[in-house]
This record gives sequence, C-alpha cells and structure tokens, in this order.
Amino acid sequence: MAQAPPADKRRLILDAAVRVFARQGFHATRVSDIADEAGVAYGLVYHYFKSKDEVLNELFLERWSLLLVAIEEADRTGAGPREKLGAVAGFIFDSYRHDPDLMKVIIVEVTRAANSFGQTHLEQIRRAYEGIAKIVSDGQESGALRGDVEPMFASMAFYGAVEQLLSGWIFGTIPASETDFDAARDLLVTTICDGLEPR
Amino acid sequence: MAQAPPADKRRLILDAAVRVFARQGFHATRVSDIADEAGVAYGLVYHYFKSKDEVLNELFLERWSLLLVAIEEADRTGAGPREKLGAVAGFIFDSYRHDPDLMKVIIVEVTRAANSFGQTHLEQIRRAYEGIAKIVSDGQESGALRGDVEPMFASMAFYGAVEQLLSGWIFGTIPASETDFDAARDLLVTTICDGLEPR
DNA sequence: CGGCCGATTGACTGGTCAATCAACCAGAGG
DNA sequence: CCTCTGGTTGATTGACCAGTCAATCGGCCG
Repeated sequence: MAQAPPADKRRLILDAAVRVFARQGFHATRVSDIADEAGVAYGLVYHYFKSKDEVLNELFLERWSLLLVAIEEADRTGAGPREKLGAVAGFIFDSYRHDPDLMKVIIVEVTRAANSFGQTHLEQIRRAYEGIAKIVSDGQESGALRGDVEPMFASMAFYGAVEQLLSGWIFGTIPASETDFDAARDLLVTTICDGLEPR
Repeated sequence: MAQAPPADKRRLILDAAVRVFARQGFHATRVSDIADEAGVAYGLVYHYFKSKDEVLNELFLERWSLLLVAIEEADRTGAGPREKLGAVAGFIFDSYRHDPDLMKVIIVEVTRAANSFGQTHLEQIRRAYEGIAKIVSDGQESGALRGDVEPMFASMAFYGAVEQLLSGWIFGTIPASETDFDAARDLLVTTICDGLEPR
C-alpha cells in the first residue's frame, strides 16, 4: 500500500524525548516517560537506541552539526566579522525560536552540563568555539578587529554571552515574550563589536 | 587539653564534598563517597545535613553570598562602570584561583544547572544579575555608558562571558595553566567596554 | 563511680529505574 | 493457508543508593 513512511517510530521517539527532556530534565526523565509520550511500548525505545543516553546524544548531534555548518557558511561569505558574528548569533537565536524545547535540552543537558554529557561532546562543542575564533582571527588580520585580544578568548566571551541570553529567555530571567530575536541579535553584535562605552 | 577546635566534622564534610563533587559531579557522587573522603561514617553526614542536596546548597550559599556582597561593594565605590565591572570579574576570577574545586562545583552543579539546583537558587542568581545591571544602569545615567542597551541585557552578556571563560579554564578548552587571571580580567573588561573593533 | 547526652557508627531497607528478553503480531512471499 | 521476518510489546530482573535507625562511644558532671 502507498502506506508511505509507516509513521517513523524512531523519529516519533526522538520528538517525544525532546518534549519530555525539556519538561522534566534528562535525569528526572524515565525511559517509560519517553515511551508514554511517544505512544509506544517501553521496549521499543531500546529497539532503536541502545540506551537512554544515546537518545540525548542523537538529539544533540543532529542539531549541533547544523550549527557547525552555519558557522562554516557564515565564515565563507566574504562579509566583515560583524556580519559573520551576526549570522552565527542569528542562527542560534533562530534555532531557539524554531524549536525552543530542543534548544533548551541541548543547552541545559549538554552544552552547560560539561560534567556529564558535555564531557562526551567536548570535541564537537570546541569545534564551534574554534569556528568563531577563526572569524575573529580573520577579522584581526583584515584590520576590522583589534589585534590585542586572543581570538579564542573573544570567541568564548561571544558564545558565552549568546548562551547566557538564551538561558535567560528559557528560564524567564529575562522576559522572552516580548523579545524580538532579530533585535537581540543586532544588539548583541553591537555590544560585542562596539562595546558598552559610547563611540 | 588545649585541643582547640575539635576538628569540626561539619566543615570536614563540606570540604570533602567539594573535592568529590568537583571530581565526579554531584549526581555521580554517592553519600558514601563524601563520608569516605571526609574519613567519617556514612551516617554522620545525615547528622549534620538533612540530605545530600543540602550539602550542595550550603556550599553554594556560602560562596554566592560573598559574590553578592562583592558586587554590592564594587557598586558603592564611586568609580566608573569600567572599574566596577573589573572588580566584579576580578572577584569571580579570584574565587576560582583561590578554590578551583569550589567554583567548579558552583558553576557546573548550580549556576549552569538551571534545571536542577539552579531552579532552587534562581532568586539568588538573579540577584547577581541585577546587581551588575545596576552598575550598567548607573553608568548609563552618568553618560559613561551608551544608553541604547538594556542594562539587564548587558548584565547577562557580561556575566555569560565571565562564566564561559571560567568554564573554558575548568574544562581545559582554554589553557588555564598559563593564564594570568588579572590580565584576563582586564582583557574582558576592555572587550566588553571598548568592543572588539578598533577605537 | 555512675548516669546522661550528644556525637558517631554502619548495616539495612525501600523504592526506583535502566536494560533485558521471550513472547506476540502483521505483512510478504510462497 | 502456512511460514518467515522483523517491528513491537511490557513484565521482569538486577543493580544501585538515599536515607533510617538502633547500637556504641566518650566526655562531663554530680
């Protein structure tokens, strides 16, 4: 029968996991919660994934690889560092706008959980820092950016600011309801490139 | 006999907990690990603390209250925002220099664990953000800082950068061995206040 | 001495889950 | 109609660990 994709159960489980992880956090989530949310039997989760960890890993890698590509692409445009950094921040903010639950999970459970999952994915995460550092480094060579700041240092500061803002929205420290993400992106780039003091 | 302080067991347990939490992470730490590290019996931990959580809470509050005081004090000096922000970043970096394990635990297990313990202490954490935001806000009124950046926005960006750098040192993403923390503090303040582009 | 009380001990319990696995079912092909 | 295959089921097992508690210790005071 044209019974096309038979409701891809694997995808179903992944999407359900995002929702449950976002709601309860990874540690507080039982595998049965994921199965229930997906409407499948407990054991099926283990048919598609070899452990609960692997579900989270899969979610992270799926999304993080897109970020790495986005950084790569931003870098390839011949634009100035200001535009490149704007593109990177824009991609991350857009990811949150598009799927807040997924970004919450990735940030809270992986990126900022350097002791547990962050450890596993340190290499991937570092790759993003390095991509940003390269943008800074190129900008310094072209003279568009000051040369007295270590690129990796600037990269960490930039990424840290991005992630902290995201966390603020996620946990309501900063009201996200009225947030215009595009404006936030521009403001952040301005802050980092121009500084807080008047020009 | 002049057997002065009877080896305060409570303190002994707290200090041991810092070491074990830093080494294994809070979740992976069993209460017996803490007791073993402290060289006391399992049950004694429960004599002084009503749960494993309370041990971490105590560690966090002890240190965080000092940070809040430091921010408060930095603000009271009549100096410019640049100096005030430098004092705040300096205090945090010094805390790390003085007791890396404790800072690692606080950041990894509380501050960046907004799902678990961060939730409990959100109010305390927010208080720090607000203290920094006040510094920015005052700076804007005096004309030392640009007025087109929401103070809370700037505060989050600043604190995010600080914490990300710390994380970088903690997890070896950035080599901490050769790091001169005072130079890092100055560089960060310069980056945030002057911006990455040449003046 | 003898009794009191808080500090200290560590075996044990209760509950929680991750992961396994043997059974079941549905469609395809013969 | 039968069989084979692989997706699907969910009860069960086994490990783990936070927190409890009854027993012991040791200093102090009358």
